[in-house]
Amino acid sequence: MLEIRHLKSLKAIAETGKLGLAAERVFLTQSALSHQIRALETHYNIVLFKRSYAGLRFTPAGQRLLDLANELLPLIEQSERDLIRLKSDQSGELRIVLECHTCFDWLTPVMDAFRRAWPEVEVDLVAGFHSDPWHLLHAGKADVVIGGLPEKIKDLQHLALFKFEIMAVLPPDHALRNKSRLLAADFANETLITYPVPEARIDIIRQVLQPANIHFNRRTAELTIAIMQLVASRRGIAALPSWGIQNYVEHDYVIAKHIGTSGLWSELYAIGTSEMMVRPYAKDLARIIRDVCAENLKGIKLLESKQINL
Amino acid sequence: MLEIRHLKSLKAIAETGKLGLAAERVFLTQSALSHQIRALETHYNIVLFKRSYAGLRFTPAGQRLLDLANELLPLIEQSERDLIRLKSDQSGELRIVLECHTCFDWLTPVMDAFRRAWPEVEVDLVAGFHSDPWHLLHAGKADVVIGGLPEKIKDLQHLALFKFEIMAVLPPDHALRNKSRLLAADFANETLITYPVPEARIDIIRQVLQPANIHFNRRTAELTIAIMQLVASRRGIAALPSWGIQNYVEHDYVIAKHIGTSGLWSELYAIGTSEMMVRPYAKDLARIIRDVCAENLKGIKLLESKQINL
DNA sequence: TGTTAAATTTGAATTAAATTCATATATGAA
DNA sequence: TTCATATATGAATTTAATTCAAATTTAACA
Repeated sequence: MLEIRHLKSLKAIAETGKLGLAAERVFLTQSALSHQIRALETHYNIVLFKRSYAGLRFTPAGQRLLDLANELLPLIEQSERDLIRLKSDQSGELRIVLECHTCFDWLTPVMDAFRRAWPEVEVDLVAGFHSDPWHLLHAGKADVVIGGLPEKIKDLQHLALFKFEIMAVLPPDHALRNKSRLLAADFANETLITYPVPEARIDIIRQVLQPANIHFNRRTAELTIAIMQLVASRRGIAALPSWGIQNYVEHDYVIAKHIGTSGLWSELYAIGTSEMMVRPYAKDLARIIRDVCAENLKGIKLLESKQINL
Repeated sequence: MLEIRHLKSLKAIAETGKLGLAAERVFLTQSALSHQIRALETHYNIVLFKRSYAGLRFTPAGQRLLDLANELLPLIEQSERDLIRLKSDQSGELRIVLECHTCFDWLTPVMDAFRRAWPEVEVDLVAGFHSDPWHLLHAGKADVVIGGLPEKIKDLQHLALFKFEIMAVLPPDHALRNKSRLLAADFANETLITYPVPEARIDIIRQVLQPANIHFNRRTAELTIAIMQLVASRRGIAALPSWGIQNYVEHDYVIAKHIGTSGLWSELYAIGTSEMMVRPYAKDLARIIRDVCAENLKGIKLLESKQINL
């Protein structure tokens, strides 16, 4: 009766707190997940969640099954990796380049998990700034780029990771503080504080401001914390991933606003040459990134990818 | 893709060595199991078993998944018990009586497993010989009888355990050594060596010899080893569970024969008052017996019981 | 070297289970 | 009260698992 799929659902519910979001994460409808959980509750004749407007809260019984999920799922994944190893030698190397600045936030736990899963693979982070990271793949200087899809993906393959919302960050007393969302025009003549990368690589500029032909000033800073300080001291506004600014918003250091009518979302992929991306450990890097980020980053949405078959 | 049901199937295959027997054990057809395993192999693109006339042998990949099963299934069962505990206090006592002599062979590992699973339940074995063990239930002297179903099961409930074959045991040079199976007439004027219990409680007498009106002599011994010694030294023949005589047969100390045209099978149940048998820990005793015996006793067949819902 | 018995495999038909769709219901905030 | 945001429900549908009825495969044995 209890199946692994139930455990995965419980984990998704724990991560998102909401049935609807959890359903997205396991690629089911909200209704399907509701039926699934209900079936479990009926089978064991016990309530697993306290339902409320604000979402689901685990009861002790629900928590017990969640604990089981957290215990079992990693063991299962490790077994699946071992099956791959039994098929053939899986040693190799994996040089990762990050296209996105903020990705450094979660890369450390990802690399830790990866090293534990694939001790025989030599994994490295390619250091330094690169204006065209995808080019490093063809040049043989890197194996995987974590970032958006490049224009021309000749000879490259990608695995979908997740998407996240980029939100505008303002000082708490900014004139726009009462709007629920900022439109392109709201940025006119503002100072936009960004990482020091080309305009083409900054989503809000490429997708919002440039199409609307908005004039704005620009100022750069290397570190997220520096950008936040500049915003808080009213030197300008920024646009950053929702999960990177959470702490600052919670402490009323800055406020965050959606951008555009439906929000500005950015998608992340693991990109590499075809030869690299068929390797089980490269596919597993994508799976690990998805898992680690799903667990740690609030508000992200996993991109559909059928499933990553090692 | 991989589900707990697959792990249970793998465990059953490991225990029985044959797809057909494993299928019985998980209450599926042999075909269904074949499809199930094939689906796993296709999914992971790896061979899990070496098939042969003699049954299935695990490949390293199959073994890896079997290891996973052996790691996960106990954790799952423990979680299910914990769910019960969360519903209500489950302390109590459980006094077990054995109707069958040979059951002592496997009772120790069962009681160990039970104590681990239900530390708050006081479990005891009711000592001494009882000509009518079921009577102890109504008399309040015992909580569960492990044995066959009594004639009148007034106010009693039972949970099915398993059935096993009772085989005739002969000295290796016995005149009947070349028959593949013994019929009732073959016992005429032989000496039957049994445990010291009433004739009505001895299956071969009640079900085979008495109906055929065969005359035989009888001699008793307390211990299985004593019975085997008597058989080996040509003092008579015995009828014992197939799993209890394995060692002796393997060492050519005695030989074993099927009894009757389709074998003589005996069924075992856990029997108790209705109030007792609804308790989760009583139901779980039955589950534990089934599990432990399935794992350790060759040639038994689990009785259908839908499933034991704690 | 057939023959047979005891296995597993296969593919189509069937059955059962999971999922979706469309809608209802519940909850707390405004 | 109404609205926005959740979860629940039941019927229809889709998908997956299982059975049924052969077809193979394999090794032992005559």
